[in-house]
Amino acid sequence: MTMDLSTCFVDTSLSLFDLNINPLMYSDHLNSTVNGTETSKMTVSETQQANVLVAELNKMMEENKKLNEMLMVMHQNYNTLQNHMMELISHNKNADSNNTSKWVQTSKKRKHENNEEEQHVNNNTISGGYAESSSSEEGYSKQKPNTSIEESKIKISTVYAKADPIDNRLVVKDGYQWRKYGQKVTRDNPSPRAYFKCSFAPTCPVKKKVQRSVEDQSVLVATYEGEHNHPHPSQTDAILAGSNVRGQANIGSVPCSTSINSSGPTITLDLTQPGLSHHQDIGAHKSNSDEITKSPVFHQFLIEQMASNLSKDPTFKSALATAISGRYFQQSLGDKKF
DNA sequence: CGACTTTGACCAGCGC
DNA sequence: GCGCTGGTCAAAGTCG
Repeated sequence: MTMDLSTCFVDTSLSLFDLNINPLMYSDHLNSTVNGTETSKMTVSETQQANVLVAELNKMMEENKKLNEMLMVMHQNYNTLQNHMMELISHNKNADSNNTSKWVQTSKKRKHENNEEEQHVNNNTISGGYAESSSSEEGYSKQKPNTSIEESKIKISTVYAKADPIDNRLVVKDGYQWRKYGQKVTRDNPSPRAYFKCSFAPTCPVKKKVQRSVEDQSVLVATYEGEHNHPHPSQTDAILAGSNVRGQANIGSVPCSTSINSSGPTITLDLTQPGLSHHQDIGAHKSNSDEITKSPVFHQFLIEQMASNLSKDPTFKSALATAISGRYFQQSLGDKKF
């Protein structure tokens, strides 16, 4: 997939022109009003008022300049974040293509198991402490072999996780809740194999086997069987938490948060959310994130968030008020001329 | 007291 | 049919 940065670019520039203010014209007009022929007709108090207005204009210009700088910083942060996301996606893409060759056939049939172990050893390399392979096994069922199409499509995936060799617990933290229902010492591995069932949902059919690697005791091999029929626990938490959190917004499925800090307002794409981070479905999410950033909803969201943050900024409010009053002042002066 | 873990017993598939 | 093995069950134990 390709992430077209240009399509994600949101023009946040806020020039004086956008505010319907022409500072030069406005300034010239004021200068001519103060210094020109009309000066002789002005009273002292009017001159003072004009000076105050000029000072306010300068202040407004400075604030507009600051606003532009803030928007520049925001835009830079946005681009930096996008580049970072691109790097992560391309990295995962490479890892994904490597893992494609790691999809293995597993079976409870013992005659196939040796092959499975060999494939694991030969094909899977542990990088970064975490790797995964998976497959949809055909004809997998101990009790009723080749009798059910559904059973034949049970998804098998293998996850490798780094673990402390001293730590005897066969625990692979994946966010789900597991209940251990058995432990066995297998023939070809001195380390015991632990059997887990997903306990988050009573009807969830997913099982997990965890065993230390024969070659490297510091590596835990977790084999998942089946697919969860419920959302990820952390995802459920996020749903329960809702979008009432101040300073955060969740329009549709766009995982974003916004904030204003000393360096200016920033918009944060929360890539840590499970929906976007789970590497197992990274392929789907890559296209999702692409669609999200290209979607009009996303652009609308960004615009709304920027507007929201700017409206919360008292500096911006005062600048806007000054600009509007200046506009009216300019218009009224023009009306007097004609 | 409920949830979870431990562990020995049991079951079923496979090879001989 | 028998033994071996992996997978599952369930009672007992443990923990918060």
